[in-house]
Amino acid sequence: MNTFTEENYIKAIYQLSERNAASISTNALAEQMNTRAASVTDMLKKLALKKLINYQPYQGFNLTSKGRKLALHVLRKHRLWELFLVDTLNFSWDEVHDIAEQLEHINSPKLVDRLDAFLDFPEADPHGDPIPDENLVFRTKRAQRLCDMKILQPLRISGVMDHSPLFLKFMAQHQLQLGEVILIEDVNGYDASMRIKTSSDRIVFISATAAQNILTRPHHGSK
Amino acid sequence: MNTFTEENYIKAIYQLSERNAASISTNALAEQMNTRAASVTDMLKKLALKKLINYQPYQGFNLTSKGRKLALHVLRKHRLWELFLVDTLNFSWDEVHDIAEQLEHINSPKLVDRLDAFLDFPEADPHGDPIPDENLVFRTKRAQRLCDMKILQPLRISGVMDHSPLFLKFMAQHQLQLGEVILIEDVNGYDASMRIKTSSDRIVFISATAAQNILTRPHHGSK
DNA sequence: TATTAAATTTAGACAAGTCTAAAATAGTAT
DNA sequence: ATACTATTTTAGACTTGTCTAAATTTAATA
Repeated sequence: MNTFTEENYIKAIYQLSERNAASISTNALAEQMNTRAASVTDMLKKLALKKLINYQPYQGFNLTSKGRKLALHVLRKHRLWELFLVDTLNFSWDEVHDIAEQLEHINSPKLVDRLDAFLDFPEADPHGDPIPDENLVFRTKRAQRLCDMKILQPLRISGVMDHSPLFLKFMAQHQLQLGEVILIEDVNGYDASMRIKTSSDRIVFISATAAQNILTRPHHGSK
Repeated sequence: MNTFTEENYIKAIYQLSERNAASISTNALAEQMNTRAASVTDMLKKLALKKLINYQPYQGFNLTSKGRKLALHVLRKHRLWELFLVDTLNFSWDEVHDIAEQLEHINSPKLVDRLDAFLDFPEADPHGDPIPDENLVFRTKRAQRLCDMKILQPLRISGVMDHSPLFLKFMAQHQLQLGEVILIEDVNGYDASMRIKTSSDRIVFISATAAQNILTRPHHGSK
């Protein structure tokens, strides 16, 4: 069994590797974990002993397949709990992270699977991040920023990057809700603002800044 | 903030005081916590420093009102989670204790209240143990042992004293479920075993030992 | 290539929670 | 009242995860 701290380190290593394809530095991990480089080194030795990472002093480190599995398992729990908090207990997007940070360490395979079933085997959490299935496989890819999508392609709004009340209010004002299907009709050459058409044929103009914070997935649904 | 260990000690002290009106011994607490008396003494000093217990070396100890509040808060969380696991995620009685033992330490007042509301402000957990409300007040009393009840009086099974998987399995095997209405038809003069009739007129024989561990309330319902 | 700067690791220390073994206290029996 | 026994506490040590300060390695620059 692993301690909470070990699980948090493994999760942080996984997330840093995802974000930054290159190898992770001890310092970067220290900053992520809100601790000092010396502490990180101590922990790296411990994780290496447990075969969760490959580690050679001064030569960097990365997750073993065992470590990757653990990271995905913790991620799965975190995102399932986030979805539970939002969907079932009516929390808002910006409140759930810290609570899920605790719940992700609850150790009960059966609980995770029951929660998964209760939520109807969801593919993504409320922020649009994909949830690994019981075999730790992603059945969907991370949503992409609206600003990176092609025009004239049906897209489903699946999350936001910015969770601030201000931005969420902006979304509500423009009636852009989670699950809404939209289409980029045109991108302005001058300021990269966008003309969007909603499924109800409403036209909305969105700044490039806003488009960077809206997460979408290609929509292959009916109509 | 308190560590998981501190919370577990406080909860154990509370439960031992409930069970055994007399003062608790260091040894009893050590056994309950699955540790040694010396470790208990160390922790007692720490808890006393935090004003969670009154403690004089060699003179015994008991909860302060602050400690009692903490115990009730943890108990509230434990029982709400147990009910959630049984009612919402379809766990059985005997599976939930260990999971709730972990979940009870999740720290988020808002989460507890939302869970409480989601479960519709329940007064008792799946074992019939009362759940303190948001002010840490019990709105219902613990039920009484079956062995202390009169014969030929309708009784509702509202809980158990023994939460061991073994006993809960025994209950399931005899189809004695929470909420079931029963009647003591006869008490055997020799070994105090009981002949019970269920609401569906099924007859079940129960040992005195079992009857001591089944909690009931008089039932004044229809029919 | 030699030197310097940055990153990383080691050494030694600390707090939490535990342990064993030994000492102190309380209670009981003679 | 004294000796014995059971209980409880203290003393000293170990582990985990952290820290600071010093040493080491790598990389970069002159």
